[in-house]
Amino acid sequence: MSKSSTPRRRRGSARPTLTQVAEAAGVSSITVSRALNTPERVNPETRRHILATVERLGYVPNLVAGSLASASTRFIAVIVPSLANAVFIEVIQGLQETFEDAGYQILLGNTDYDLDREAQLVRTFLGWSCSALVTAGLRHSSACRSLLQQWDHPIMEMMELGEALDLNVGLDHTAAGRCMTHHLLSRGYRQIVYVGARMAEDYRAGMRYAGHREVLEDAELAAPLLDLARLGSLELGALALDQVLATHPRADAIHFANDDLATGALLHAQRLGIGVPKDIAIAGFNGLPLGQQVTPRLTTIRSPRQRMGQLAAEQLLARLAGEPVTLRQDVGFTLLPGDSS
Amino acid sequence: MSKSSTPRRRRGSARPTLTQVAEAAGVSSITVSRALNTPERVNPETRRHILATVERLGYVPNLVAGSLASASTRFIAVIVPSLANAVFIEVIQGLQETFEDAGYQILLGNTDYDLDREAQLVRTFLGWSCSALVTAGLRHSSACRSLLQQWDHPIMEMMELGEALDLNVGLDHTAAGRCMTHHLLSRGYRQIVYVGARMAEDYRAGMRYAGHREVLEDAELAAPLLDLARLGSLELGALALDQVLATHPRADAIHFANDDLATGALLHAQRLGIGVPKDIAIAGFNGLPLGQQVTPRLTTIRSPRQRMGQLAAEQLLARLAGEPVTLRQDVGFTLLPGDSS
DNA sequence: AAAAAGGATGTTAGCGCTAACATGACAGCG
DNA sequence: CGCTGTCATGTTAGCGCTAACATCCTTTTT
Repeated sequence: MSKSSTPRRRRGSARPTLTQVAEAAGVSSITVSRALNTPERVNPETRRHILATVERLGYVPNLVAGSLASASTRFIAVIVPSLANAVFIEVIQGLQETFEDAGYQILLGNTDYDLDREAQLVRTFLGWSCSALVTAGLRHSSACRSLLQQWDHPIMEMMELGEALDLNVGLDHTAAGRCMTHHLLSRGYRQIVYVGARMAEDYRAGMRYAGHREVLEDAELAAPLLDLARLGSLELGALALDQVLATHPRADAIHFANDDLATGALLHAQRLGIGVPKDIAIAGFNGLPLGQQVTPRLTTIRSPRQRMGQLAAEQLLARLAGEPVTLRQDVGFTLLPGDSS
Repeated sequence: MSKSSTPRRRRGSARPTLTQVAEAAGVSSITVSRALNTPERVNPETRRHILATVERLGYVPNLVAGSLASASTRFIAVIVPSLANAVFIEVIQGLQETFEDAGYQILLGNTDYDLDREAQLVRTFLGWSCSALVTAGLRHSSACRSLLQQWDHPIMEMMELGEALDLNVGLDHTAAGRCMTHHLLSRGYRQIVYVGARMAEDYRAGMRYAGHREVLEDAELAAPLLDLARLGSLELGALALDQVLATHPRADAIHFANDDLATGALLHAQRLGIGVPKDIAIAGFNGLPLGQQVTPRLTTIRSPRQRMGQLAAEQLLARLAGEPVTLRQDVGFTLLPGDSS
């Protein structure tokens, strides 16, 4: 009949809690909390004693509990469309370095170029009360967009420039496309095929194509397009070269959507004994180290990827610190004329 | 004099809570919780009504609170030494795919080959009550080791095989080193230089060197070593070739610690007009696509990286589901004899 | 010497959710 | 017709921590 003999216990983990540390140290729990989080607000002697007790008990703070109480997780959500692309890896590296030094933890999400998946990831990340969110690109599903609009934390949209929700760091892909095609025209090429991969999803490649086409139309030239159904890679670049040779025998240049494809084609041309740029010129985009090591050196456009990640992180940290920030930042690009064009 | 007129409010965020959804739907909060987490335990009609209310209010569950209450986060901590190396990226991809499908979120940590940083990351990740932890390698600082030993969740140590704390998926790097050097000997090379990068930290490259040296010592040959001070890359491989040619003019083969270095050297040889393998043979390790696209095709050893990540994730999921698992799993490796040796 | 200011520590009340137990309604059954 | 079982829902009590306010004591100021 006893009601309260066993007062309903939860399965507490074996790990010591703040309160236990406080008891062992003979202080109140808030003092332990302060000793760990704002040490300057605790008497040095008390602090030493508390830290020794923490050490002795092997106390590891429960960050979940702390986050709930303080309504803040030092998480930064980072959403990218792919991990298979070196570009995003370098951006992540730039973000990670800067954020880790500032004591933030990155939550990585991969959409695989699917906007619904992005919305799903955003939901999850909002649920974790992230301090800020970084995402690649300005295009989102409407569900995703409305979630983000209601959110009251900094948002950074990266890679491209335009109408952003909040902060924006990137470059002008249409201009990059124009730039490369101007270059190819100046070298005398006239039959230029543009080759992309999954361009409906990798729409930034599509923007570069738009710039490319614009320039060719101004010159009253055709702008044939080959859009491959798989994700860009070296192997796919080789395949693309075969396909272009078969379908556009008179092509004198190929403008690839990225360096992976371009380098794949270049190496394949080497295997086939096709002269680059004598028989056909090849150009890429990104400025990956690989393209600069092959012979002939790849003509490409360098995008400051790691810098973009760093800058994004710095802007967000400034915003989180309440400092004023530039909303839109153009990181630009550089034409790297190689020997493949 | 009124004490309770303003009963001490916390800054609640504007977002609706479970309780508010429950009130709006006219049920208790636990019913809303169940409708979202274990829908089959709620009457279909009630559930529909609750989900509509959730939608209407734009409710996003606070996962931090849920995790505190349930003492579980569905986080998987993943610790790698570097993001600059394609190998770890592929492993992460393998992990991510499998875990994301199972509803887990990856917490990524980068040690930059620093064991103290690893220990620090482990502390943080334990603080987040991760469901499991994955780390690259079997070597840890003693602080890290003791933290992990006390931890009562699954731990996966990847990449190499040996005395593990818990689960272990990887391959035998010493054997891989032996395998490649056997191959080079069988092709007739006798003056083989081994080239690694930061081998004190990338000690798995050191293990491959150990296997390499073992084989050469059995054949009563010298095993000269060049250990570069920077992280492996294509550029560094080119530099390494120069250095080997200068310091070991009689070398007839170079056994590189990885494909990046090897391919960099191979492409550089091409620029210098040095014949591969006529003047000098080149071998790598990893089996990256790049090495298979260059001419001559790179002789290398393929490690099943993505598979390793997948397998690690599968083993951990099985363990988390309480199923029995194999503690140590050898994923093996395959010699890919190319035309560079 | 009283008032004001500041430093160190404590008390209290949650943060938003879920585990564990409790309740009530109804079906099946000998 | 009471017993047991099952389903749907509710009540209660935290999870482990920190924000906000309170207290006490020491210094500084005038």
